[in-house]
Amino acid sequence: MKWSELSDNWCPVARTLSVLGDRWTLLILRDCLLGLSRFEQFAESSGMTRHILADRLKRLVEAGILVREPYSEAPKRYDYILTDKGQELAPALMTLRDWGKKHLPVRRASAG
Amino acid sequence: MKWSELSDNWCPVARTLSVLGDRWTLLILRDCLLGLSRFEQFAESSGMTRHILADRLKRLVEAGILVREPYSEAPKRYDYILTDKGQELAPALMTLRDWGKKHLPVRRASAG
DNA sequence: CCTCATGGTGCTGTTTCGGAACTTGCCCGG
DNA sequence: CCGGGCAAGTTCCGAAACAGCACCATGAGG
Repeated sequence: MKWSELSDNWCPVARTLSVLGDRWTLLILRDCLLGLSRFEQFAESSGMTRHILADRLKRLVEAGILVREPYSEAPKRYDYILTDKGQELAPALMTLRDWGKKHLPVRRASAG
Repeated sequence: MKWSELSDNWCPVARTLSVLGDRWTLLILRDCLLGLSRFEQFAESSGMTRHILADRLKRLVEAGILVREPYSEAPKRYDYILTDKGQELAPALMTLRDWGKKHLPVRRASAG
């Protein structure tokens, strides 16, 4: 089964994953919730390639989770802002964060 | 940045995604929470290829989210059972489910 | 021996991803 | 006008992941 086919799945979890079920999309949303809004900010914060970032931002806008708001006319620059729909993913992110804090402690070679 | 490098990230969300941040892993966990426990059940329910399923099950066992419990000695068959750590992902799945139910209605050509 | 059921591997071609360089549009300094 | 720099993508190439299908392994039943 293709990933995109999940969007018609009977299961709401599967449909949700069809939108944000890849490594990077939720990281972008995390950054949005932390107040970031620009391409370079996302790129630096998440460490993902610009290629993927551009694609994911486009998908998130198409999905109605982000909107592009121009902050510069001349060179056409945009902020990526969460919609209400996107804001409502905050509880999901927090749940994942809490699970990670509890069950996935940072394992660093120099720590411990 | 590689996906696997996320496991050392300072952000608990990123670390969580390093474990279950792909299209299929959360679907397997959904099925586990629905009571499924066997290879063929997962394969049929999620529609993923057996190849990927085998890989994801292995990773989930290594991550301590599932355990393999033999239910047949002779042909060596296993149930895949959620650990406590895995059970605690239930709230996360429910949060994603609720968001999907609210924001991603089933769009079917024949429904309406 | 054959067949069936379960659970997993190998092979092969297609997508997607990762990394870095390139392009576009504008501002600034000279 | 020309070069340099910033922001936001876009293009190119090789590597990794994925989908589809057939195949292998094990044991039960006949």
